[in-house]
Amino acid sequence: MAGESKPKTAKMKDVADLAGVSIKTVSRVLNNEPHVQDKLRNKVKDAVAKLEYVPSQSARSLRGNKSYNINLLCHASDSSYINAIQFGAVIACQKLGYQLSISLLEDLHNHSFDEIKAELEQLTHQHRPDGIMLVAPYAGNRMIAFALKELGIDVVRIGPVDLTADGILVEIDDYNASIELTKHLIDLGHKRIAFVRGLENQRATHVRFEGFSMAMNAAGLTVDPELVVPGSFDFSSGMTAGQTLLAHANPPTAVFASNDDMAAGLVTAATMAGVSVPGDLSVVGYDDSAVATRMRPELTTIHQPLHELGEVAIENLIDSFQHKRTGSSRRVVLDHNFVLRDTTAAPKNK
Amino acid sequence: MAGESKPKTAKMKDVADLAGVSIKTVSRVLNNEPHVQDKLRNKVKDAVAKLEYVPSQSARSLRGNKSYNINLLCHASDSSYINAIQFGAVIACQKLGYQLSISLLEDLHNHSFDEIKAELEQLTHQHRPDGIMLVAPYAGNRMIAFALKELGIDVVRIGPVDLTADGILVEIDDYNASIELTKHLIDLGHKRIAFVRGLENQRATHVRFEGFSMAMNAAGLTVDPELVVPGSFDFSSGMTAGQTLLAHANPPTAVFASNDDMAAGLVTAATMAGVSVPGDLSVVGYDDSAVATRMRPELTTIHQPLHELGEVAIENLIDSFQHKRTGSSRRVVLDHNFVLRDTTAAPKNK
DNA sequence: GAGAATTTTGACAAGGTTGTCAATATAGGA
DNA sequence: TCCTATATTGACAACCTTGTCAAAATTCTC
Repeated sequence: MAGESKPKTAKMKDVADLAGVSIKTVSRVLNNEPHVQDKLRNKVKDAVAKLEYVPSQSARSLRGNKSYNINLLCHASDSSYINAIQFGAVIACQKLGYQLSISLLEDLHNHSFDEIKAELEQLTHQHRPDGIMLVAPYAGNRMIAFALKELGIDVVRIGPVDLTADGILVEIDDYNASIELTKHLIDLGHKRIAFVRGLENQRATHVRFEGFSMAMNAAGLTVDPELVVPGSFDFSSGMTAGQTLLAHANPPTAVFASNDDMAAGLVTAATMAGVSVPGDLSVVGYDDSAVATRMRPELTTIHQPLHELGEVAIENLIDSFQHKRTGSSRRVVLDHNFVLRDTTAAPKNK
Repeated sequence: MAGESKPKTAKMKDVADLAGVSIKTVSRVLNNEPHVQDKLRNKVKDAVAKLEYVPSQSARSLRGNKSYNINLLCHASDSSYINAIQFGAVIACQKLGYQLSISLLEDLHNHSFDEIKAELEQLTHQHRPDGIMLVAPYAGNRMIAFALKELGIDVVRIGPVDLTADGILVEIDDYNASIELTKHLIDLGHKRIAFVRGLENQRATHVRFEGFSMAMNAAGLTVDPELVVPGSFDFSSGMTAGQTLLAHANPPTAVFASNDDMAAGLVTAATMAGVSVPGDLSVVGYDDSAVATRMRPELTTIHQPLHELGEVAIENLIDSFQHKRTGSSRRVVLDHNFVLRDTTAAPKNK
């Protein structure tokens, strides 16, 4: 009960001796392998419990050429979107006996393929993760995915990636979610609807705009190119977009911002300019991240099951390489939800 | 350039053969050990470069009984405070050849010491990190720190911890920062100043309140117990606190919220109640986290160098066990800044 | 220039696990 | 009952690095 002076950890040999079997049998029991009598199996389990034995990860790694480690490749940014996904990923890893580690990747803009590959090789050779998880803004980067494939590392990507992409993909149906969101605005009676794009190197930007356009067209509305403004998925670009749109000679009555952070910036810009939301301007976001319920009015948006995306991603990744299906392709699509809150209303002068 | 069918990784033996030396010499060069001629040293380095050799982490771990892994113990929450610290920690780890992994700890409320220790033993035995980093809300938990100490694991804690605590501590001077912040309100002319506490099991709550009280007393002002309200460091508890305070028969003219999230909730509650900030009510927060500049008006607060806290924490932790100073105690205090923004002004009816 | 002191180098073992393969025990078939 | 087929078990090597210690090479001292 007092200080244990020798926190000497038991090893497999000790368990074997206590159970009166060979270490190989202990190994078999621990890895749930067949060919062990129930009687011995129980003896071993008792010994394991008694000695509080935990296998040495490094020895297993060395012998089995596995690291029991999944690496999450992140960009340096404070994003509650990624935070939530990370959370789900950690849960799944812990459940499956893996460990989630975080690595930061420099900005890879205008880097050549070879440079990117070298960078990734450096990063992965260091700790040799069994798999890598890619989220925005890297999930949609073809060069990264390709480089990792060449390096023989299993990858799971979260979010909308090229339709032709292979590997493991976990996402929601961005296209239809965007249509839903746009329809909501149209159903309220809006006709001049603006769109704030995200980073152009992310497929999310394009898919969401595509859904938006299709919904507009289907309703017989045209997309005014002047009401399509750039953004970079962050708060301040949303503010800028808002200022641009409100300064327009014939401003929109509603805006589709392609994520919540930009929607928040937009609402802030509107409010500061004396434009009331949703009275004078309706705004929708995308993600349902933390900011959506912290701003006022609260944001109408698409809810992405972020924790679940993270969990499912890890589960599929691990399942894939545990069954030696390395290189296999699968695409998992999770459900989204339209969340009606307070930033949308019918336009005034209809 | 095409697909490398054999991504066969070189091992130390290969380097040794190419350089014409023994593997031990290669080992020495790689670990910057003395007793190698410059000539051989260069030969080895060339061979390493040519073969793109990277040592096997698992073999090193097994032999050296190190994991080159630091574990960050987190609570399940979406906190940009922790996010920023994590960021700094990853940077430092990457720089020093370590890996930062994330683990989630269940809520440990009303768990006995033995239960906590068992839980931590389970967690750490799995992957045997070389060190553990503790942040809020666990940094100040005495039982966790003590259990880890008994388990023989090096720990670094971020944030205000007991004055008598040993181990490695990295923090800012919360006491004096709180005094500064309070003085600012007092200097503006405020007399009825409220205080929103954080979680009671965190030392930050107590230190900040202590600073607040001292500053009030020093200025000859009394702290009205009715204006000291509870909180839990999150947005919604800030809103609740705001509602409570505004409903008071004799409401305060200023509020010290013990972190930014609560300050944001408070400002939101005030705005919704038609109380203008800073016109009718001044508000200060603490941390200078992302929300501080995304809310309107922007928040007057104390800036904590979060990235730096994370970096310095990791550096000290690694330095400590690399020099076999396991168990050594040190306390690093980083600079903070008072950040004047738009949520504070002189009271109206002075 | 010979012997001692020091520096440089390498052979070998050890670290804890799992894969391979052979040995043993059990079950099945004639 | 004996032989074959199958299930169970264990001995040993291998994974790749680093610590130990001894051997070899170099430098120093008188």
